[in-house]
Amino acid sequence: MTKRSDCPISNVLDIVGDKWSLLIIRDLMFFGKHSYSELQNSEEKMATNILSSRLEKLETHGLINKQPDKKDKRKKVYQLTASGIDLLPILLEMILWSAKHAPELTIPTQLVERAQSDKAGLIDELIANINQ
Amino acid sequence: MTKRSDCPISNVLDIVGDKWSLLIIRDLMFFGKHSYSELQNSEEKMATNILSSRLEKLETHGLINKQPDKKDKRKKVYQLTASGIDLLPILLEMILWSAKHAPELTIPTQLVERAQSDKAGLIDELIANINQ
DNA sequence: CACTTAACTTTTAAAATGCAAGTTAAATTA
DNA sequence: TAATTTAACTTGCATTTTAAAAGTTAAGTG
Repeated sequence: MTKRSDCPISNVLDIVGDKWSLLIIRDLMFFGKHSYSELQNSEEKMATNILSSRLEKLETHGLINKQPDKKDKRKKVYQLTASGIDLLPILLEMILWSAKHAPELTIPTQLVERAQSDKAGLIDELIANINQ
Repeated sequence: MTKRSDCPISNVLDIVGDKWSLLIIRDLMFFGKHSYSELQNSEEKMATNILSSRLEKLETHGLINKQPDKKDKRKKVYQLTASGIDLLPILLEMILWSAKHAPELTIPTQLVERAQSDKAGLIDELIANINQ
């Protein structure tokens, strides 16, 4: 999507403002997924052409990078960059919103409590475990 | 959009995961807009049918409410509900992400500094000024 | 060597979006 | 008070995006 305005919110939405991009970021961030097939197998089952185009867009915007897998030459390794990792607070706030306003969802209590009592510490801890 | 999974992030994206919904929320939250025509005149210029369908969806999900304007019977007043207001931390984190990663944008320095040094205080203050 | 896996691309139909114009009720202006 | 303007939409249609399914190519496995 081409830039619509100079608004910082609009700017983020131009990059990840769709139904899928942040789910890819989520999988890379929280679930240790790093390959195309792992991403494709997430619960929401995105179509492979959408996955492909979103990965390309995320890479173009510098949120992820793609490298050949050293062990299996068929594979590519997708990783969050520093700016991709910096989306974590946005995702955390989404989790907190759902924890408060979608009580029918079962969200790990420990995560929510930690996010409420020590957000900065939680973020540091999560970041330390990404891309390993 | 129908529910894709029990993931709290996916849940938020099912409701506001598009290019426009959070801009409507932004305008109601930060710019004191309350009517259809005010929303339509924002910098990003969304089409009126999209605005209409998004307002309907946001109302359906309880993020905004719509009331007749008491002074001008042609008008409707759109307001954030409590759960709509609770999207503020997500928007703030988007602003902070752009402040860090889109330096070509001019984002009010005071807002960014306040968000970094006293996020909770800033949020309280902003909330106090919504829907007035 | 046959089969499977990984990462895509292609095709086609369905859905969403964007643009322009039209509608209705209420307010304003001449 | 008649004509015009404003507000909040809706409608129609062309374009774009998405979804679903099938196909492709290179590489790994039994």
